[in-house]
Amino acid sequence: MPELPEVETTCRGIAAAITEQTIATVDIRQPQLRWLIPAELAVTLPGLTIKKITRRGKYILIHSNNGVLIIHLGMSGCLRMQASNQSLKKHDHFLLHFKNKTTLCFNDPRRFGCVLWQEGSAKQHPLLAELGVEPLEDDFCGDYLFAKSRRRNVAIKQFIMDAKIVVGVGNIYASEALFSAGIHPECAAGKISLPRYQLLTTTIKQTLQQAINRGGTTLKDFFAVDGKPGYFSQELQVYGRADQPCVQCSKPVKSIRIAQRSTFYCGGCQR
DNA sequence: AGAGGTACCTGGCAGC
DNA sequence: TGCTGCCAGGTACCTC
Repeated sequence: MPELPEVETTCRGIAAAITEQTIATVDIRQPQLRWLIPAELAVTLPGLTIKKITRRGKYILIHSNNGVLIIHLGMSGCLRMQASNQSLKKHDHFLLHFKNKTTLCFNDPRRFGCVLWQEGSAKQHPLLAELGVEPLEDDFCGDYLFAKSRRRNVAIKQFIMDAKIVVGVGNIYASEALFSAGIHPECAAGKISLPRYQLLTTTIKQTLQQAINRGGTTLKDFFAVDGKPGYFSQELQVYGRADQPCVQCSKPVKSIRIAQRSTFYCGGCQR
């Protein structure tokens, strides 16, 4: 499910629900996620108050008055709020019960996500230390991508999905943004001109922003904190549309694999 | 340093 | 109906 717009949608949802709420108890039901959920969270978190929610790439940062809870949704995770007495669902692995009788549930069937704790500032955590720029901020621009890509032979699609370069561009939006920019996904990153990178950074920002405005993409299983699906999937131009006519030129959309990930593009519109 | 592949895990679906 | 194999939104980490 989650690419950056889905994570952003989730952050906004939980921020409204848990900011200034105080944790009563913690329930770790399945600690074995991508990394083990630290057992001591059940002892250290109760009594802490949530101060704000931020996002770094696809990491959700829940700031308390004594440290940061770092949550990644992996491939299939989601967060939802419910009343503390409401029944749980399959794959509810981690629960934060608040004093106001609400509960934040972390559900993740594939368990590729994680729940970690960092005392002090999140920046100190090794997982966040080496991340690239945020795609929606001004330092992500054509000049930046152009400079970073010189002498790089990787396919442009793989390059823009590299979190050390820019965070938050996932498999769906990489295909979509490259289509909008008219760039072939297998094009070597080092061979792309500055003007094309200027266009590409623009289409990446637009694609992500548009999806955020729609509440994320629902493919199979993305639901926001309130249980509502996202609506962006109806607007995907190439992703998941193999063999269907291109929305611009009517040639059939092609499907290939780049770095073991399915990739969609139009051979007519993308060079 | 860069490129490529593997691993983690469950569930849904197509095909037989 | 039930089995098998394949595919899936992410990303750290390993080897060459």
